Amino acid sequence: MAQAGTVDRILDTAEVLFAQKGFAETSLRAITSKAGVNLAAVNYHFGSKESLVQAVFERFLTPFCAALDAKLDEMEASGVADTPENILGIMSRLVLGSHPEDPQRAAIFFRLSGQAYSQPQGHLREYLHQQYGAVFRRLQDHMQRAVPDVPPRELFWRVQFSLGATIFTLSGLESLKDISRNDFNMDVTEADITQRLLPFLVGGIKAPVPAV
Amino acid sequence: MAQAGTVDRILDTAEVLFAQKGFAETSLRAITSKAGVNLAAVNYHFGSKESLVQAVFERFLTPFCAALDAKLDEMEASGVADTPENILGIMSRLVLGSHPEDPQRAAIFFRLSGQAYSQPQGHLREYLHQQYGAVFRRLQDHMQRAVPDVPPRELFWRVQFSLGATIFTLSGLESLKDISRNDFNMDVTEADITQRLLPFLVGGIKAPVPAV
DNA sequence: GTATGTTTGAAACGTATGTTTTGAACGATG
DNA sequence: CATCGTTCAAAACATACGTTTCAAACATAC
Repeated sequence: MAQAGTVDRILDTAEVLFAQKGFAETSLRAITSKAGVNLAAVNYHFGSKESLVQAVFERFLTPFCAALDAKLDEMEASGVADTPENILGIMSRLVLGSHPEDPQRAAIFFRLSGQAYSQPQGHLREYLHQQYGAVFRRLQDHMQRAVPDVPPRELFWRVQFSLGATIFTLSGLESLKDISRNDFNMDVTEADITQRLLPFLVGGIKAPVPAV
Repeated sequence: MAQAGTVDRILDTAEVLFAQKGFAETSLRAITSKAGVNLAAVNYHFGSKESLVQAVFERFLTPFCAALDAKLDEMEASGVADTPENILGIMSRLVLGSHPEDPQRAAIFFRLSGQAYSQPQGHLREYLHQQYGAVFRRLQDHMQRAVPDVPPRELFWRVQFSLGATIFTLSGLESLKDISRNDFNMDVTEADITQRLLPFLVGGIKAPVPAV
């Protein structure tokens, strides 16, 4: 990343700043000055700030979803049974291991996702769902086979709940780290959290469906 | 709310707009013009925009936490057993029933909470934790008594996960409603979600703790 | 009724933002 | 070498923002 092209320098910097401060709170000047490029470069290469936001997400999610697709192929080919543990394990290993050279990258990923999801008017959320909905549905299908007793529409919501617990927790990890350090004298890492998260999610997804 | 004082008109309007569009994306001019008050009124009555944000949260959370405290008193007095179902039930009834005259109010509550939590630098998050941490700890103590087999530090995270699943889902309910309508031809309400959410959270909180 | 403290109204201030413009520098192509 | 499309740099542009100012309106107490 030392002397990458202007476009990549912008994306690298924007990614970090967006995750740190949010979209609206990050000015193009902050990005370009930190990236060492001219202010006009953003509008020249991306057209607008909003397009830059989308570009940041695409650069993140496209390889991630491709890797997830590959892992699911692999899983189907190897004939491993669909269980919540397996499916969620694939996801967590993918997130935590996708950039081993840069452990902070996973944190950025979640903070960005949290930003996108909490973005109120939600145009980014819809864009992501439309762009990457296929992988999401595939994941959901596998999960359905893992817990056939849970009705599909019930499972849809449980997957959403899982997404929420994950993104929400890991996107606000900085504050939570402090709290847990104060209240429990306990230092935690992303890997610790996911290790604790998995049983929670499995328990929730497998929970008995209450009679209507 | 027809002819309330300036302060309340500002709070009412800011609350809705903050929930709809976020803090940074909502200008004081948007608030004051929609509220029918002068632009300077915000700085006059609240000092700054940031103080207005805090005031909006205080008006929301102070009565809510007081009500929650009262419900917990009531629960302790009546000698009802501490179970995850009971504790979460109290919370959900409190949220959904706190403003029966205005059902949208619960949605606003969650969207605001989501905004506060996903606020990157998290100064609001810390403020809320510091301001209302006591009630939170009390809730956590009850939950601990409900699931004594879960170690406290493990439970801390499970409560966070639960918070995440709840706030995340209900704060982005608009988009999710559309998706669920398209994919499942299913209309949902806040009450539907909480009804589905409770078993999920209970399952997660009661999940077996994996051996280290 | 006058005086005092509080609230409102309209306008302006200073600043930061996203975007556009204009030309120069560069690199490949003919 | 000239030319053309691409990239970069500096400056300016227009606008929107939070905040401040100051006088008018208002209410309240003496």
